[in-house]
Amino acid sequence: MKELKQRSTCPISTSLDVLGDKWTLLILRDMVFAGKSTYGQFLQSAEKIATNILADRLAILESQGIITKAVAADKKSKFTYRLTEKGVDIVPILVTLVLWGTKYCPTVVDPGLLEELQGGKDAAIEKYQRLAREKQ
Amino acid sequence: MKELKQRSTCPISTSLDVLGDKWTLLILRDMVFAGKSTYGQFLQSAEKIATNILADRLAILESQGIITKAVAADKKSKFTYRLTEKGVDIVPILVTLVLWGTKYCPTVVDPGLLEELQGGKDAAIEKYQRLAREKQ
DNA sequence: ACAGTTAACTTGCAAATTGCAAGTTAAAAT
DNA sequence: ATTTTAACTTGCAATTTGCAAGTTAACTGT
Repeated sequence: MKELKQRSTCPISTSLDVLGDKWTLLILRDMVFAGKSTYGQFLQSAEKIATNILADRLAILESQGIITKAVAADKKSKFTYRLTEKGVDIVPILVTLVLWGTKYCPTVVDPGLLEELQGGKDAAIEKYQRLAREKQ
Repeated sequence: MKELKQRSTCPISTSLDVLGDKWTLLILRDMVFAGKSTYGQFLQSAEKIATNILADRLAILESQGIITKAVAADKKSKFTYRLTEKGVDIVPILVTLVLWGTKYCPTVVDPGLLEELQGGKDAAIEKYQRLAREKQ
């Protein structure tokens, strides 16, 4: 029941009310580009998110209808997080951030993603959106 | 001389090291869509950014080469902030955020921007990029 | 020339958020 | 029956944010 306050009616401001921090989009990145889906997998990423922050952000993302939480197929004590359609529609934001980051900052892009981006931005967006939908 | 620490070599993470907060992209929004360019104009926006936060973010944006600061044409005590090419390349991120926000959240879009978006995402991006470049 | 105003910050401090380490709980594996 | 795995929760110090007030320099009007 995490509810956020809306600072204004501006769509950019309202988007940032949910996504505007250093961690939320990294969790979604892990889901979209690395196919991650569990709490433990998110903890393993290079940026080393703290456990309390991760739990907090997952709860917000779920309450905002961006991801769903379900018991995993193999274990009852394990949960699987997946993107909703609202979450799949964040893929364009992620791809746009990749393009800006690679153009202006010293970064290392995953070879697979780099190859996808050769085929153009829109093609890459569609590919990762389709991939995320298939995992539903 | 604000220097940020880079959490990883991932382009999304590195982009968020600079842009990942609730205020930075709102300042850029004001420059791109409202044509704002001064400290006083940024303070007037609906979200009511605090003066110290605004000064801090402007300094970071300048040190990161996203905006430039110059004495205004009319007054010596007034400064004009403008986008660099690195800043102009943030327009796609802003437009993508507008599209997601309008699709999934209760927001009100500026009529002018809405009209531009009718012509397609890419056309809107190009228009606002051109507009920002012209102000140089 | 002087007094008030405008513009851009800066400072101090309380409140909120983040980050780290350790602890808890339940289910699964050994 | 004991250990391990997975997902959190808790406590607390450190950092960041938000608010109000203060400062500085340049302009504006009289």
